[in-house]
Amino acid sequence: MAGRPRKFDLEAAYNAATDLFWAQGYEATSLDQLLITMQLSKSSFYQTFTSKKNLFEQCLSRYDEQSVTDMKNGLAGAPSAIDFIRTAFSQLSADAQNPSGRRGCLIMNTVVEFAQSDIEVARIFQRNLKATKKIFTGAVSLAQSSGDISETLDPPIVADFLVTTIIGLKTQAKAGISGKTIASIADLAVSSLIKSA
Amino acid sequence: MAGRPRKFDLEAAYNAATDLFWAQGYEATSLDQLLITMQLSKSSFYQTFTSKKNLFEQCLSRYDEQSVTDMKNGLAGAPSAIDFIRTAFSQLSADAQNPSGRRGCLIMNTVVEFAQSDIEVARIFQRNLKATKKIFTGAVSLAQSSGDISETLDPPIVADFLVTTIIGLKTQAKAGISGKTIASIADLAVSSLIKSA
DNA sequence: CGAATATAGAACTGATTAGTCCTTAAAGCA
DNA sequence: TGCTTTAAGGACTAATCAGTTCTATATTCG
Repeated sequence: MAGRPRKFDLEAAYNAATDLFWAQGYEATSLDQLLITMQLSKSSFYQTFTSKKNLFEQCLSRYDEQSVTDMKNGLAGAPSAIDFIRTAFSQLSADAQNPSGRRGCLIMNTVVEFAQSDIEVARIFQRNLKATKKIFTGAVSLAQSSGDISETLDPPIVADFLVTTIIGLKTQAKAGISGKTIASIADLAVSSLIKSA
Repeated sequence: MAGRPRKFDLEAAYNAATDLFWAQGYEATSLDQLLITMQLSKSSFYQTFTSKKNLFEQCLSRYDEQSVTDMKNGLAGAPSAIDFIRTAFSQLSADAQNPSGRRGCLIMNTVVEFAQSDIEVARIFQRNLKATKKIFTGAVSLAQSSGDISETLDPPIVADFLVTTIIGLKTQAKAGISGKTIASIADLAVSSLIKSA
């Protein structure tokens, strides 16, 4: 049946491609650059991934799934819901200190790059945004149960607000705003929701 | 001395180019598209603007100056500082309802497109961000004087926080989030700072 | 008139783009 | 041994890109 097995690591190839797209965007990443960092010949590339566009969409989907999984695990493994929220923000502050942390979010970057021109991209973004907000909504509800966030606030709205702040901070991190400034903004955003600072 | 005067409207040409860059980004905007929407021959284009890159940088600077001026006027003409802040957010909500309002901010888009690769772009963004935050810092101070925002909060931090929220909302608007959702997020963000809702 | 500048348009360059095709060799399984 | 698949590499296409050069015409001021 089967012929010669694939020699390269598919996972590693996807990760290398994702890193490149993440750092540079879709259009700014040339096929040649991809072949070099993925360590693939043109033949292998097209046989495996069909096209640059197709590879990109798969990278986007993988990134989407990975980030949602990471967040779920982060919430599940946190000491408390409010701790999960705080950690998410302090991670942003830490990320801003090194170049790879200033790449922003791949999906967010893609939305900005393709704006209204690509419906599929908008769809993926909406899906990721929805999943992210769902996780944060759950975290907010939990934090309300344990008395950390006022019961009078509506969890989905608070979740939307938190995600909005995260997006705003990630964008500013791309332009080189300091981790310290990010931390102080995050503190204000979180403390405004907290019962008894 | 002087020869034949310029036939086309320089201002209109800049505006047309800015609109195109704004909607599509720098790389995605081809010279041919620029010539068509600016209604210029290739000769006139290069004689006047030197290069695509140079035109773009001038568009960015003009946009920067214009947006800062608009904000200053907005604050000066507002009934009160808190009113200025509220209006800024309700404008975001209104913008999200039509396509041209979903283009985001040209400078923000450019930062995301060029990430770490272009120092000049990062410089312009930092300058615009600084000017914007300065205006909002002034507005927050005024709002504290008139008793709308708690005196215990630090104006520059609150300004940073407000700008962060605006950036986050503009990004989501690009992906098609509803004006209604934007309004509810904005309400929460502003009301969290307000004395006695 | 003449210098100076602007316009339009066509032809062209050189580089880069994504993607195809083909040949030769390697590696698995039946 | 055959069949199948992968791999590497080179040659090639067709399109697009920004930018240059040239000619011819138009318009202003001195």
